[in-house]
Parts: sequence; structure tokens; C-alpha cells
Amino acid sequence: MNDDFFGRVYELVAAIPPGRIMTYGDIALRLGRPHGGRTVGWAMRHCPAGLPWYRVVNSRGASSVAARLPDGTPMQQALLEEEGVVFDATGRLDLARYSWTGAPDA
DNA sequence: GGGCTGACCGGGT
DNA sequence: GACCCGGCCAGCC
Repeated sequence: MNDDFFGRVYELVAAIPPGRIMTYGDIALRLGRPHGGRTVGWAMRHCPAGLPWYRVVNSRGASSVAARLPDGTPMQQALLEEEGVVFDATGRLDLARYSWTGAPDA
């Protein structure tokens, strides 16, 4: 099933442990597409059920998704905060701290 | 087959 | 630190 680029994206995203995040670029790089970040975004845009898409952020460490809660907080940020991810005042998180490379959780 | 679009990235201003 | 520009990749018209 992971014959398709999309399928691999879904598997990788679904494998991200709670409290961890991955950038579009990192995912694309792992799939063999160093500059295919946009393609990863396309896969996410499909919004498959059961996929923790909110664990995928851009290289800035912020939400790229426009979806926001009624209180003004980005849905993605709110979901990550529920898992223990802390965002700063600028709405960004510590990439070096939460970025998951696919290796076992320390 | 050609061109446009999109939840991106990196570098420069 | 924030904004703009060009480049890459895959899907859809």
C-alpha cells in the first residue's frame, strides 16, 4: 500500500508519536523528495480520516492550516498543546525540541 | 500534452 | 524578525 507517495506520507504522519511534530520538508525528505514539501501538503489536503495531520507543521514551526477555533486559536496549535507541545507568543514551537525524525522516542 | 494550483522551503531584502 | 521571489513536485482542468 505504501507504493504511492501519498500512502507513505499517511503512514509516516500516522507514525508520529503524541507530543512530537514533523515539518513538511522533513517528511518529503524522508520520502525521497527533498523539495517536495508542496506534494506533502497536497496529501494532507486530502484530510483522510484518522490521520493526525495536526502533527505536521511548516519549517517555521507554526500552523500552515487556516482552520482556527472560535477563540482565534489555530486548530492545529490547540490540538498539539493538548499533547503537551508548548507554543510561544509568536505562535511558533521549538522545532529542535519537538521535531521527530522517525527515530524511537528518547 | 500543456498549464495552473497548492496546508512548502530557502535565501535575500 | 517579517515580507518577497524563485524553485520543486504531484494532482487536476
